[in-house]
Amino acid sequence: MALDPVRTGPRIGAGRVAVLVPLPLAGTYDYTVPPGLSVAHGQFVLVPLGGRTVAGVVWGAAEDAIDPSRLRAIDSVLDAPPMTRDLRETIAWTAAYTLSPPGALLRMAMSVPEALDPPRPETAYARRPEPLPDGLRMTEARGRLLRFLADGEPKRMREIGGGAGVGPSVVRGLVAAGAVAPVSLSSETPPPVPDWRRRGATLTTSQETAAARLRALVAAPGAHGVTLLDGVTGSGKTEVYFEAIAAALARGRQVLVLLPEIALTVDWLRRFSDRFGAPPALWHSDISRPARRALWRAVARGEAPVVVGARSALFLPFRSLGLIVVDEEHDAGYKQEEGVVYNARDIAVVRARNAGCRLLLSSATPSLETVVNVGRGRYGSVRLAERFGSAGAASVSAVDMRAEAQAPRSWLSPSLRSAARQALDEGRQVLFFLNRRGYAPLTLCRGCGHRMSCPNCAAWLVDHRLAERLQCHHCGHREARPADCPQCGATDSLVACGPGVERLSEEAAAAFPDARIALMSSDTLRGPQAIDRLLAEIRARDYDLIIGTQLVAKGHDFPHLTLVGVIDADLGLEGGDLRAAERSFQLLHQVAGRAGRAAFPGRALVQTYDPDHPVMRALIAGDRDGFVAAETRARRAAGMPPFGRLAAIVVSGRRLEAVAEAGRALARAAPRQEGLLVLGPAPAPLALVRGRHRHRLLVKARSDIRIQPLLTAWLREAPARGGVRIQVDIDPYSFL
DNA sequence: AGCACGCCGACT
DNA sequence: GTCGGCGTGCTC
Repeated sequence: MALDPVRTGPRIGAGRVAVLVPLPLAGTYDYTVPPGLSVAHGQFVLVPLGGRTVAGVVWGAAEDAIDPSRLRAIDSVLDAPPMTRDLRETIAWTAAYTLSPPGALLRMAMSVPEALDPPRPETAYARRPEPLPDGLRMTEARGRLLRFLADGEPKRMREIGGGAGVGPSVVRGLVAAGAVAPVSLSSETPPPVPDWRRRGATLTTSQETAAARLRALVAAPGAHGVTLLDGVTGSGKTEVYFEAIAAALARGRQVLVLLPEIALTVDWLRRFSDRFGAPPALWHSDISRPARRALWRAVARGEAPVVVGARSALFLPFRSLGLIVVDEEHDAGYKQEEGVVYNARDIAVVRARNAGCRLLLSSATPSLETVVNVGRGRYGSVRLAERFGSAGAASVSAVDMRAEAQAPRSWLSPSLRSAARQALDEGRQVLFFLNRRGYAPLTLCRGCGHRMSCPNCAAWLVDHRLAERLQCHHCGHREARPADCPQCGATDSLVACGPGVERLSEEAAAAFPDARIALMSSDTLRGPQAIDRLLAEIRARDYDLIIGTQLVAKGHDFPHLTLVGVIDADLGLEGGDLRAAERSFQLLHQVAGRAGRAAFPGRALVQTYDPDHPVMRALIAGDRDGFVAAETRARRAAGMPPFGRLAAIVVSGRRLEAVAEAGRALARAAPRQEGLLVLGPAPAPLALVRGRHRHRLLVKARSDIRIQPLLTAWLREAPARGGVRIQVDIDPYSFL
């Protein structure tokens, strides 16, 4: 693979340098460069810190602010490719933007500490050339081992255990006897190389047009900038951006693909392997430590051509990025809410700019921010209008729940029931979508009105009948469902209120006793393989009726599905969240898009108590662009993002009074200036999480005001004390 | 993130 | 009389 030289800047052979260590410190620390050592910016070094030695990165010129007598010397330079300038700049930018300590970002980029250890050669064993030594005692086990090694390829002890069924003692015996030789094997086996020359799937004319444009964008030397790949559900966006990936690979560059939810990737990986003849490297929190180490190092050497990952893959040490793809760019899963609060989609823009490569944002329902950036000419756009395989868009209609006769504890309207009956009778599949896990969101005592709620959070416990537990969805607290009311002691008085998917499947089983029902929720499907298996069974028509949470919304193909019923379309609109309407539209539009692929027209019935709501009207009219335009006007009029800036400040702690006082102190010290508004403090909508009380302030600013310096100065004025923590969320997504 | 320092309850 | 709880503060 062609490599650009790593830009490290001049070597520094004496004096002092600033080193960033992967700890949440306010900035870099200065160290002296000892005689005989020379370092360059970006190099990984070991430095003394307190009583220990930590690995850090030479970040730049020394700050000179500290007394020379306190300086300590760099220990050594580590044998790893230096961190490229583009990643260092991305870390610095992100730290400044999110008001996080840069070391906290570096920690994400150094998430595999052992990757900096010297490579440990692995021992493998190979058969010595014939003939076998004289007087070798043959046994059953020795025979198996020799046959297993017959191809001459050295095998690791682990492979031998699995493949030949013999233990290490047999191997040792044959080594001692001279029939087998130990071989030192480099553990730096590069990941497989996808073959961009292979022919891809046959593309439709409009796909080919789009692919040609993307290829040209990626192939142009030094090309950078952002392009939206905007295609309706089922238009084959993935196959189109595969061609952009091929173009980047053809230039010898690395490619990063971000997916919002790595649990849903099995089908994606299969399609990638079909196109390129080899799987991509996969990066997410569940891969084993040795695999992480190997991949981190391969990425740093420039030997992992394509990496697919969750948002944390954005901070991998790519040597020569040629393309970043953010699939489902509107997805809220890109927003990291804990630790460093950032949106991977936005940071991808920065990384691509710093790396000088193209960024592709792909979505059937692009975020408002992205649409506005396209409208302003900041982003390019490639549109795929047609659905693949001549399937038309599903027709959406509202079921006005105010007019439907509704039995108690029933969530299927007569209209939806009869439509489902008809589809099932025609041998089609039906999907009921309800974005609520478990059996019921609330358990209530009929006697005294007591509500079963979490001891650590201001939230109801969700009844999970399959797990036979009440669960808190915010802290993971679980308890048995009590027989009697814990407050008044009444027997048999606890009742489930409201539906979850488990309860809906009960009603569906009673209404359609002949239908085979599949339940799809993160509680019933553990892991990508389980999801993939169930999807295959659904495609094979082992099920007639699918009941699912938002797990079903994302990108899966259900070829025999013709009817989608949205059980509670109003659910996502509760709570006054800035993006509630946008997110509801995106989710419901994606769900409705599951219906009617292949040759059959699809239909979606949307149960709502508010059929005149703009979201419902746009869904029914199939008017995505009109909805986005109206939403854009509303945001502009209100000065809300992307036409204004927003930051949330959450004050939290165990003692309510300390939290409230810290919030008031912040408000008193709030900056006062034209175009800037500070709201609060007020208890956060989720006022208690994991035993911590939470108060919130909201900062709203005109878009021409840089709020980070203001916030920094402000928070310095009112530091947190007494077990109170202050967390800043720039561009908040969740309003909880 | 570690690790030390520092001030108040149950043990040898 | 000490061991130890984890709150606060520092690390070039």
